[in-house]
Amino acid sequence: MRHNFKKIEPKWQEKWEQTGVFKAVDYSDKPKFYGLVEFPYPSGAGMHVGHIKAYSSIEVVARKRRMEGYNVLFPIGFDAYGLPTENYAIKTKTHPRIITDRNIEKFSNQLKKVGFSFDWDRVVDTTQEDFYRWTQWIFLKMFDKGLVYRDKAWVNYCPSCKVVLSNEDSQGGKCDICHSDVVQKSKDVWYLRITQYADKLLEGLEQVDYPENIKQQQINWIGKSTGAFVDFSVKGIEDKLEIYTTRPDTLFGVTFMVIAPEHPLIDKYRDMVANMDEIEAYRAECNKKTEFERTQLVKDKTGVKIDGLTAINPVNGKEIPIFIADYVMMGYGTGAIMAVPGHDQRDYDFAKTFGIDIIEVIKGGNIEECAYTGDGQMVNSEYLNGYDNKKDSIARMIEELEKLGIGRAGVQYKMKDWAFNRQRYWGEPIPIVHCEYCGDVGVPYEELPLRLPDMEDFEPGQGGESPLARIDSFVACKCPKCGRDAKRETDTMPQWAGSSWYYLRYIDPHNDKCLADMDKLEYWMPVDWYNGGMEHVTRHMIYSRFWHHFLYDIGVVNTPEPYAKRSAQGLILGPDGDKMSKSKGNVIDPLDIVSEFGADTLRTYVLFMGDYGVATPWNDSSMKGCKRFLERVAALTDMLTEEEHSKSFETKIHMTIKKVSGDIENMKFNTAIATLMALLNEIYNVGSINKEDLGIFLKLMAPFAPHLAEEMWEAIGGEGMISTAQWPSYDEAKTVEATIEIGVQVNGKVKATITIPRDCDKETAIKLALEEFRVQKAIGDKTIRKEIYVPNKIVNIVAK
RNA sequence: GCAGUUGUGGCGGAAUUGGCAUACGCGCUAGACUAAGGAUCUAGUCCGGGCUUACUGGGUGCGGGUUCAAGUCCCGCCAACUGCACCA
Repeated sequence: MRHNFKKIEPKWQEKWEQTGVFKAVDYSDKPKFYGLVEFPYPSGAGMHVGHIKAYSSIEVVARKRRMEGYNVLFPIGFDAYGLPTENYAIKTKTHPRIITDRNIEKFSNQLKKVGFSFDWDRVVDTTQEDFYRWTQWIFLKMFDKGLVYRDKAWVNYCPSCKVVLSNEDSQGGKCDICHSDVVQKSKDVWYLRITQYADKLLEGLEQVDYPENIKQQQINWIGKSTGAFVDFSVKGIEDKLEIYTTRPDTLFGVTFMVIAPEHPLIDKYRDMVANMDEIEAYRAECNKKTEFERTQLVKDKTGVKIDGLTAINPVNGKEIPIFIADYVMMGYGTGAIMAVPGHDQRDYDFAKTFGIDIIEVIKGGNIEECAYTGDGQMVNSEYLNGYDNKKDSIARMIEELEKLGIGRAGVQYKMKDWAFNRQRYWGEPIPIVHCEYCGDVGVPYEELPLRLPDMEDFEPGQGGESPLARIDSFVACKCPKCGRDAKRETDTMPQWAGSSWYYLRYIDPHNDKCLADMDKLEYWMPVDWYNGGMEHVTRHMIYSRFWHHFLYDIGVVNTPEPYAKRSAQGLILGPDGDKMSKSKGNVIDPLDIVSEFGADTLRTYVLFMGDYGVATPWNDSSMKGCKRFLERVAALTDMLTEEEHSKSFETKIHMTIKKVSGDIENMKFNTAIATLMALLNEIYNVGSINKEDLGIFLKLMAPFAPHLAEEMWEAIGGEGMISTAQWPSYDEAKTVEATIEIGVQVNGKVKATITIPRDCDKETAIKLALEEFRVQKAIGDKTIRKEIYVPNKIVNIVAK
């Protein structure tokens, strides 16, 4: 047979669709497997090779599971709300609904051409009413439970996209979508209290099977620290200046305080401040700096001493100056710090610049030169003297602070509450009504979905308000509580909303009573294996874990954690080794590969190209090598024999089954394919193969190259489709040859190889080793001191 | 700076977890078949020396160590990648 992919690929794709072999069955008696991939954003550019790689892993596992007798749920959908579509819609003056539908159709066709075994009956689209109805429902539930609040706040604002961004979406001070500089702007912001779930999100990590680096990233993102809040009094005023510190043990070393430039204390007592002009000038300078510049100036500490306000160190009564400096952020802790220059490098740099006292309170370093951040015994600290610093002093100090009523133990998180509203058209309307008398009132559940109104002109408003604000008929409404005239909220939800729970909807995609039926959830959840990109580890995954924990708490899902296991693929780089990008012109279009070399070639290559988790450059020649492999496989139908296989070939078959099966489970797809290639080479060496063995080979290959496997399976008269055939099993005893080759070392250097019966005794092995000419030569007239034999591994002769 | 990961042929990468380093693929070299080869097949390919099929030296980023035996374990460097970052 020739590898006629142009004929066989459409043929089998059609058969799979007609027979519905990939449809998941609710409540089947078989064991279940829920494999999930991150659903795509249906951009106009169509699919990227990165999508192929991201989906191929679970695709292979799902196909293997079906052959192993599992009832498999392997769904796909579209995360279709979002800015790129909206911006494109504005640019082309086409409604985003039209663009979205067009893109989804394009994506669906492309996905089908690659032969992914998705269950197409369960497709979800986050922009459809019957989906976003439940996104709004979850929001309202959170609102009811007090997890939603509105606040005026300085927010990250992208002047180009004209939207408020979450911290996650503005990392490094750049807009995640258009990469322009983010500015701070005062806005009405809807927040979700994700911080209330910080501890649950941390604890949940102990129950799931995520790679260590992913867990670590999430832990860092949540950024929990334990320490203490301490009140410093300020001379002449009532208000206390509250600080947060992780090092209450160093309180006696505090020689000054620093507060954030925008700290409210300054304005409240501006009459007492002698150098307000200087402070205002410094503030103006800070505002000009971009986030990037602020992080660049790590060494040269800048700041201004506040003339007229003096703080008092609560543990020893010493008067200490207060500064403002931009290295203290309003957004973390209390926006004020106690500075311990002896034991914190930033404080040290600052103290040196401004000539402030530096006191040693922990022995072990030389504070003449730099801050000592290590551990040691406490000194100059009255009742703490002699204690070990962290271990004992922290507890002792907190005890003291609590006794005096000037401090308390506390925790802080780097993670902030989730800014949840966008002033954009293409998103889920936030189902809230503003009533003059009742305040913010949730839209009644029975009125959901709150439909996104149709609109001709969906450009963002100039003042940064939502386009929906221009539709009077949408804004005007009655208060659901008191019935008086009220106004609707006009902001929409961020793109992360729909993706925070989409995996639940696959389980029951058409349910109009609830987001998913509990019995079905009980059957399918949790997701057994979720694959996606590293870039979603700290945002999408944390958001969706948060939502899931919430849904668990209100009793609508049956597991606290949504994803039992997570893995991540590495990028496919351009042939030049750089990240693929249109501007560099190094983008590979997967559909070009499908039409020129076939989907099976593409699928096999993206998994063969390297370690699945590591970024690997695309290589055309290497890809053609996979094509050659499939052609050589196709030719096997011309090498059929009636003869029984040899003993040694039988070993190779069993070895291959074991290796391929294990490698797929461990995501070592490259070596799984390499093993199949090696077995193919062996078949060519033998020159023929019988039907039964070829069947095994095809089954092992089927998850990678399913079209060719089906075609050949049919050609050799295999029963049914290979997609539903039984995965081959192996006999452990038959995976090893009766005789094996092992190396013989003399003083640790390999000198020869010998063939020994498997599991033979030491005596025999040593005897055979010593018969070798090269071994004898290497020993020469030296005396043998030791003979080491590790069964089936190695012989080492130690001679002196 | 902190956290995590990784350094192996000309290239992508293997190595059953301490036991024959370089599997598999690409590329390259030679040959075969061809009108032709950017197709296919055969052989070779870690580097060096050598009487080029029973020979020999070196070799997994660098320097030490443990061990009969180290790509793998330990200590100290160097480099790269990813994420976070004046986080108090």
